[in-house]
Amino acid sequence: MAVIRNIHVDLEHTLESGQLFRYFQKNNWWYIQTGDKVFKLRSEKNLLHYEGNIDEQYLREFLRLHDDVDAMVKRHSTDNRLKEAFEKYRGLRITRQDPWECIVSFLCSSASNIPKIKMNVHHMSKTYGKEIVFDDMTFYTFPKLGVLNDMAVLKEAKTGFRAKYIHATNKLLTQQRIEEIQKAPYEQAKQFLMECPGIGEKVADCILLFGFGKMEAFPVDTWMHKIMTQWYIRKKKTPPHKIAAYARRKFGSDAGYVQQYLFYYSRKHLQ
DNA sequence: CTCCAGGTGCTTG
DNA sequence: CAAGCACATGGA
Repeated sequence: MAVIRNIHVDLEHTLESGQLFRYFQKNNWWYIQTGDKVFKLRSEKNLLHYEGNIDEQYLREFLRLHDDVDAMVKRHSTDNRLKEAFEKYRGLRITRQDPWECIVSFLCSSASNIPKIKMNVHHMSKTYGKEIVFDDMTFYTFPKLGVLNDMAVLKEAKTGFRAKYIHATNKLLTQQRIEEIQKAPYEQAKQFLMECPGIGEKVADCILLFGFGKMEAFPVDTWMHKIMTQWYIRKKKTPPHKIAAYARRKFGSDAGYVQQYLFYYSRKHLQ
């Protein structure tokens, strides 16, 4: 077992805030999977314990420990409601996940819910993934790009009308294209992603934020729409892309974090 | 049984 | 442009 010192992370807020879908809690540990990684984390005071097929550098990138969240909170200290969300969920981190798993996960997300998305990605992993035994439990890696090419299996995973999107995106994308998206600036990366069927503006923003580390992404779903039209924009019928554009102007490269804290706050406190 | 869920794509005014 | 609707499916 290994440890990172002098860092405060709230794993519950981080994992339960709808960023990723393969994790569970057991014996005071949070078990997490993304791509072909399997590891467990435990946070106590300012220590972060970890174990699995990762090293410290990977974990620092996964939890984006290089981001100065305290400085970001200070930048918005005059925004009382935002300040409340930041304080309430201190320690919530944006995660940096496997891009392809992130793409498929959020392709599954449209008009769905978190428990069901979990079920979808678990099923795909169990069908196609490589087995890994860790702590006497069996885990499965996420199927690599190109593998999800059987409509029948995608249907079995209960992805419903999203099956055709996963199938087509799996066929369209290449590893090279994924690297191009990584290198491209936010706007162009978003355009590239939206060439894939099933990836609209909201899903693209989730993928850019959690899979590619583009921090100005600001996904606007029903919950974000609710809180943004309640707190910042009067007009209830403002379309999602206008809310997202407003937020990127207002929050800049903090937009991604602001979104995640507001999303979590909205789900916990708004109707 | 009806309604909704981290939307998207397509068709109409 | 904006508005309406189908799309699968599990859970409340």
